[in-house]
This record gives sequence, C-alpha cells and structure tokens, in this order.
Amino acid sequence: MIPAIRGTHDILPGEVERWQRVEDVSRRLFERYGYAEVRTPVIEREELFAKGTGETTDIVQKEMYAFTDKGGERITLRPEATPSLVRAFVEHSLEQSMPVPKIYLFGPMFRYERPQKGRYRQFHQLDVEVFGISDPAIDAEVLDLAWALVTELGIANVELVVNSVGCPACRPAFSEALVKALGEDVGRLCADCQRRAATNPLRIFDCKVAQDQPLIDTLPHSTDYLCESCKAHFAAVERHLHVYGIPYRLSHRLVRGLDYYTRTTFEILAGNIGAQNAILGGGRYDGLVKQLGGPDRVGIGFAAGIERLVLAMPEEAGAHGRVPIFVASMGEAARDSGIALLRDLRRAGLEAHMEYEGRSIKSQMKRADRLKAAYALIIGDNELARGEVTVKNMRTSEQAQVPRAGILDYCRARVSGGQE
RNA sequence: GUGGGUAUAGCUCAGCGGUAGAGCGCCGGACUGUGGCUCCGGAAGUCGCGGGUUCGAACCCCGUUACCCACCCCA
Repeated sequence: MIPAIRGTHDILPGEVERWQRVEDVSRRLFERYGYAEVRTPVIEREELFAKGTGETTDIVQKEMYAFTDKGGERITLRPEATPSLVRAFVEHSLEQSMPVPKIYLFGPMFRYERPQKGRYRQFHQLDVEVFGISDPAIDAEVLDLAWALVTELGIANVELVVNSVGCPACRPAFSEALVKALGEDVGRLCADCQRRAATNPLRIFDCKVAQDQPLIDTLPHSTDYLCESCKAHFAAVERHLHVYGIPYRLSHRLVRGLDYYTRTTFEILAGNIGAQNAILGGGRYDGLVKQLGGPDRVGIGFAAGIERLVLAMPEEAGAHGRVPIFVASMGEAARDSGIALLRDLRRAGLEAHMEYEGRSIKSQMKRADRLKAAYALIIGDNELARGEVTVKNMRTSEQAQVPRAGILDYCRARVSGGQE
C-alpha cells in the first residue's frame, strides 16, 4: 500500500456530508452578504507570501512548501488565501469591474507543521475579503458574517473575541510601552516569552504558561495606546457591533501572528475541539494591498478552518433528506425491464439503485435495506406478465401493485421535496 | 523543531514468550418471490516495518516509520 502523505486526509462518505453542508451554508450566506466567488491557483510565487504574510512569520520562515520549478521560478503551495486574493484583486483591477469588491474563496492551504487535532499539512479554508472600504461599518458587517456562519452551522459553545492592534503610526509606541513595563521582570517570564520580548513583544499575550500570567496581566493594553484615528475607528466598530447585536468579548490579549494586521482583529473560539480552538480568525489589513504593489486600498477579511468547523459542528449535521428507491428483479427479462425502469427513475430526478451481481431476491432486499431505500420496486415474471410493478414501502412493509406506465408518477408523488 | 502515547481482521479492541481471538461489519443459509430481529455457517490478518535475544516472539530489546495528543504556531 502507498499511504497518503503525512498530515493529509481523505474525506470519506460519512464525513464528506458535513463538508458539503459547510460549503452549501457558507456559499448561500456569502452571496446574501454580496460576495462573489474567486478561485485562485494553489501555487503562487514564493515572493507573494514573503511580502504579504510577512518575512518574519513562522508561516513564511518554516512552514511553506516552497520549491524551484523546472523554469527556475521560486514557487510555493499557498499557506493562506489573503495574499492570493489581494494579488487577484490587483492583477485584475477588480475594484473597476465589481460594484463592491467583496470576494470569497474556498480551498486547500498547505503548511508544513506537525499534525495534531485540528491542524493538518493540507487543510481547507473558506476566506472572505473586502477591499477599499475603511468605514467601520464594514468591520462590523464582516464580524456579523463570521458570526452568522458559525451560528448557521449550528456550532454552539463559541466565543467571538475582538481587539484593535493599531496601525503603523501607533503600534511601535505600544511595543515600546510593553518592553518598558516588563523592565527587569522579563527574566521571570518563560523562555518563549523572553524570546518574544526581543522579537515581537505583542505576542507575549499569547503565552499560556500559568506562572507568567500574573505578570502579563499587569501589562498595558493595545487599546490604550491607539492613535486618535484608530481609537475613533475602534469605538465605531464597537458601536456597530451593538447595533448588530452580536455578543463579543473585548480582549487586549488577542494578538494575531500575521504581520499585515492593523486596527480590528478578531477570532472565534470553539470549545471541545482540542488545543487548536480558533475556528475562524481575521482582521483589517490596511497596508497590504499597497505593500503587494497595488493601489493604496484598505482591506478586511477572515479565514475559517473547514476541518475545525466540521469538528465543532453538531453530530447530526450533514444528514441529507435523500429518498432512495431500489429496483429489485428476478430473472433475465425482468432484470432488463428493471434496468429500463432504473433509467427512467433517474431521468425523472429520483435516486435509484439496483443490485449488480444477480443475487437472490433476499439479498436484493437486504441491499435495499442497507441503502435505506424508501421503496423497493420489485419486478418478476408475474409483474412482467401483468405489466405492473410491485412497490414495497420499506418503512411500513406495505405493498402495492402499480401499472408500469404510472410508476414514475407514483414514485414522484411520494418522494417529492425530498420527503417521504 | 520538542515531548508523551499508540500501532493485532474493513471498524473498535482483547491477547503480553508456546498452533492468531471477540464484538460489530461483510458474504451465504434457516419456505426454491421479499429487508430489519434471531439462529447457523463462511471469508477475511506478512500482529506497522527492519534488526536482535530465544528451542520458540504479536508479546522482550534496539532502530525506524506512521498515527494520536500536547508544546510551538495558527484556521
């Protein structure tokens, strides 16, 4: 056997229905909010993420599937969607062709990480982005969309966490304030935090080491160091969130790991899905479009991890209202007639099955049962002679003789609307 | 990249030095035209892989790979 690559997974029947549900629900939802789907390549220039996601991030430094192709280009499998969507926005001047540049994408991402619950090397995200709107109303709308998504998927036990990390004008002052507030106490923090203090002080807030918490709790908050415009923006975002009526928790400890975030950042956390509990994360990235060579346009968006959504969804989610019909036959002539009937049922839009190995009527009925067929249509010499079909209701075991000519109408009437 | 745990039938697992097992699932049978429940029968495993110890290894030892969980990081 040649096994699947580490950290990748086949999504099999039984689980794939939950994925389909995520896809169906999110597609309908995104379109209600005015988003259009965009599909971008899975491979991009390595440079796109080095400049976009950020040279200093773990994603770029150690997690990308990057290689040199036969033409000598540096290529990478995309580790996230935002830079690709920014590239597409710029490359095709989407702000010219779209009334409002709201786009979404659904697809696989790749990061070379150690797999664990909710974290895989090939994983899937659904990603939404809005370009060119700086009005805080859009921040709240995007959050409302995120909240609607988890709600419509039936995911309970979730929490929306919101923060503002400021902009290039005010964030340096905050970083300095953090280092200053730590002072001599840096040495009392865990090794990771001491490293963070030197490289990216904001990430100290990510620390989960219990002994570090008392000290971290004394540190200043990013929202107290915002410049005037960032402060006004965030206040307006909160006001709009109240208008939308979305429950959220303000957390000064929410600091995200990608370099491009500015102002509003947020995550949705789920309980009971393991340590990797962020099912959705995003924020504003006002400098990114320009950074990637486009016009000076703001942006905001989020990505949700499909694996994590599926993990957090309730058990029963994904059950379809399918009503299969099974065609059972005895004898060669009846089997030919059954195959024609099978074809007619399918042409009429019904789900129909048969048994292919010419087994006994008993095993055919068994198969019908396993397929959870609502009806078994039985054809033998008797039925052939009378031009009828025996219809057995598999739930009630009642049988009826139905003329062959009327069988499609008979079935359609009983399975229409996906209900029995 | 670091740490811990686990690898035995399609699935869930028992066996822990002496001929490879159970439950579920699968296939067939119990009125030669009828599923579910019950009963009977059957198929199915190089016991992750490679070395070693031993008369003998699924079991002990070493290595290796994969999976799971956690750290790290993130969706």
